[in-house]
Amino acid sequence: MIEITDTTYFNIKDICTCGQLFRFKIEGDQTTIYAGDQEIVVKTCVDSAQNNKISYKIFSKSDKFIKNYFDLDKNYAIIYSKLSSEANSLILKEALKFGRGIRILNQDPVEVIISFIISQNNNIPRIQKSIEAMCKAYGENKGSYYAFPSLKSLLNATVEDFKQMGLGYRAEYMVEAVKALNTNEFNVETLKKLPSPELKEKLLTLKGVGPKVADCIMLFGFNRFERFPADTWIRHIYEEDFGGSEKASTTKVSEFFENMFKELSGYAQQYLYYYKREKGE
DNA sequence: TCCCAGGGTAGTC
DNA sequence: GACTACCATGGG
Repeated sequence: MIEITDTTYFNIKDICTCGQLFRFKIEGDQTTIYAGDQEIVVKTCVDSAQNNKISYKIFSKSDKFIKNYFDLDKNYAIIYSKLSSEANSLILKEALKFGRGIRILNQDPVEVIISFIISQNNNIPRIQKSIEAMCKAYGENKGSYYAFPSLKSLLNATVEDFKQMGLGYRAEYMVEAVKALNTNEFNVETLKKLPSPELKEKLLTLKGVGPKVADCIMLFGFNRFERFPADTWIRHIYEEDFGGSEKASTTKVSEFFENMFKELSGYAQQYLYYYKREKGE
């Protein structure tokens, strides 16, 4: 068990709902996250004797796993203050205030790839439903939950199987992608060592992975924080808050923000995305 | 009924 | 490179 007493840059709702993660449930003061074949339980504690100070108790297979998953050794005070001092737009200032508790998780790369192939032109509740159906059908039964399916087990699924899980036209992409991911070409340890441009090029060869999904995979699965995924919400920000053109390509929108935020692009993207989607402004 | 969602593919020019 | 039709499906 790990206890988080300084919650300046740790808020479990922010972490779960900022768009990086699909397998979680928030039930009152207890949040459960499923990551790979693990279950992580986060209990929110409120100390009424100390001005309702909030702390968290986190339970999972090991403290080491928890530490790595939540990236607890990363100093968010530095990231946050750098972005704050560089914030030349009103929306970024508001977004930083709104999503202060966001942390980018260390997720399993393959789980991120599979999940974000489903995410294209889709809404989050439906994405979650499809992923849960896949886990139930092809993931190991762990008693109270199902593990995320292994790449080998997913080889058993047909286009029709995936369609039944609500993947729609993405079912065909998934069958192709799973096949490719099972080859040596996509050995994860090798991918981790690739420079970002090469990694992106490789990811783009997967069926159903375009520039936006590739950037999400790189940011959430491979710690490439210089990436700024441009989805529809980021497009809204680009057009409404930065005067960008609606005709700009996804790559162009990403590059616009990546030039602005450099090695902190991924963090900035999360604050902005979360704020825009939650506030709808 | 139309519009939208953490968009991408394939075809055309 | 840019533009376009098309792709399932549930929610507002």
